[in-house]
Amino acid sequence: MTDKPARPRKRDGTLRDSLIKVGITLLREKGPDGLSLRECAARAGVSHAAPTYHFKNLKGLSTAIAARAFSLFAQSMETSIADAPDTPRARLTAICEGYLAFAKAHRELFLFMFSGLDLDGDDPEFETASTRAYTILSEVSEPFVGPGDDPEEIELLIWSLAHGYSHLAMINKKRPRSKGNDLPTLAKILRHLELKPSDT
Amino acid sequence: MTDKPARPRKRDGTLRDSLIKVGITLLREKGPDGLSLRECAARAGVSHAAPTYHFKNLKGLSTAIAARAFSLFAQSMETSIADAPDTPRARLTAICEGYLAFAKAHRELFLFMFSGLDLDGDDPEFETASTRAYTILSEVSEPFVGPGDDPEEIELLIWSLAHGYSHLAMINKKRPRSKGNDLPTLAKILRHLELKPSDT
DNA sequence: CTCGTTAACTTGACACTGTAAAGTTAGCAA
DNA sequence: TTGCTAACTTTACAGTGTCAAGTTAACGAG
Repeated sequence: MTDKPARPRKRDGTLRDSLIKVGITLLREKGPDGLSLRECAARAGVSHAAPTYHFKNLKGLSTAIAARAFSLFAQSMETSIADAPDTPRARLTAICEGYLAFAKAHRELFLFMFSGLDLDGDDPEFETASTRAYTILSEVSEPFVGPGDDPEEIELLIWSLAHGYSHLAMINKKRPRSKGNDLPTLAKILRHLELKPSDT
Repeated sequence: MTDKPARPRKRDGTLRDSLIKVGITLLREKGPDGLSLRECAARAGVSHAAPTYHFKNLKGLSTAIAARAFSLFAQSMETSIADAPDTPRARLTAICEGYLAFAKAHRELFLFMFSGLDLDGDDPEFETASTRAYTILSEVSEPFVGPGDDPEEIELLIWSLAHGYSHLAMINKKRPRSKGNDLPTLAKILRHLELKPSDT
């Protein structure tokens, strides 16, 4: 998949992007250790060293993939918000659901971007994508910040809860859970939060 | 470090344990991708294939390390609880602090055990260690479960918050944060939880 | 139309990795 | 002493990241 010409690619300027896509599918297929410059190259139909021209490092490719992941991540939260009623509380649960939805839809990618392996934090694409995600969270939590409150406290509360729930859900593939025995939903858990305005 | 005899080791039955320890220091030194069967072997002073006798796989070694990590993790929460006043709320904040304390003290190990790379979930050591950790959480959150409540809902709320906060803290080594500008503390965030009994 | 330059690769090499198979050796029971 | 088995070692092979050097396509200048 994802090889458009089937003919030997000739400097059409799409290789970098193809490599990222191939890398993502590779990650999805073979897990966090399945990413490899050489196999990306092979699947993209180029020589084994071609990726190093575009990314220099495995770290470079990893960073590019993480950037793409953060972009999808932000996008997931944005569409969740767009579909929600325009009340603070509804928007709050919406981004949390968007957070979780992304994790479920792209488990390997989610684990990868939050795996703590060292990426090039100075990469501009990565920077803007992750900042975008954080900005969404910050805006949504803003109405819950009281007059004397530290905004970061509220942000971190919400972020921690959404992240913790999603991350734990992705890690525990175990635990049998026969039907009618599902994990408590994120929406239920969110109800325990004591937050300021219009809790509808 | 961690090589006791300096003489060539001769079937003294301690190799397996040494390899786990070396593996952990390797993880700490070189990050999540720094773990390698061959370097573990080299540092333990044995041939490169010796580890596969004890662990069979890299996955086997990884599982053994994760098991050790979960054991330390449970231990951290247990000592935190032991030092806390015997009220439900105090015990609650205690395990959360224990959770975070472990993450801070063993960042690489913490990220490793929650990295989502596939381990041998059927390994008995791993099973008991992780179950032990979960049991602690379950017991501490039990007093907050009301008569009609789902216990798992409360457990998951607390677990998510503690995990999310700790995990995010380990991942964001960035963000400048000059002094007086620290992240809100976990204790502050925990105050926003609306939970049943004696909130002292 | 040719020339030179440069971006976008390819080729080749090296050290390192996991893993499997076969060989060796230490210690112990009979 | 013999024989058996646990705990290794040796050898081998395919796959990996990374570097250095070679090649080729495209394109603007002359």
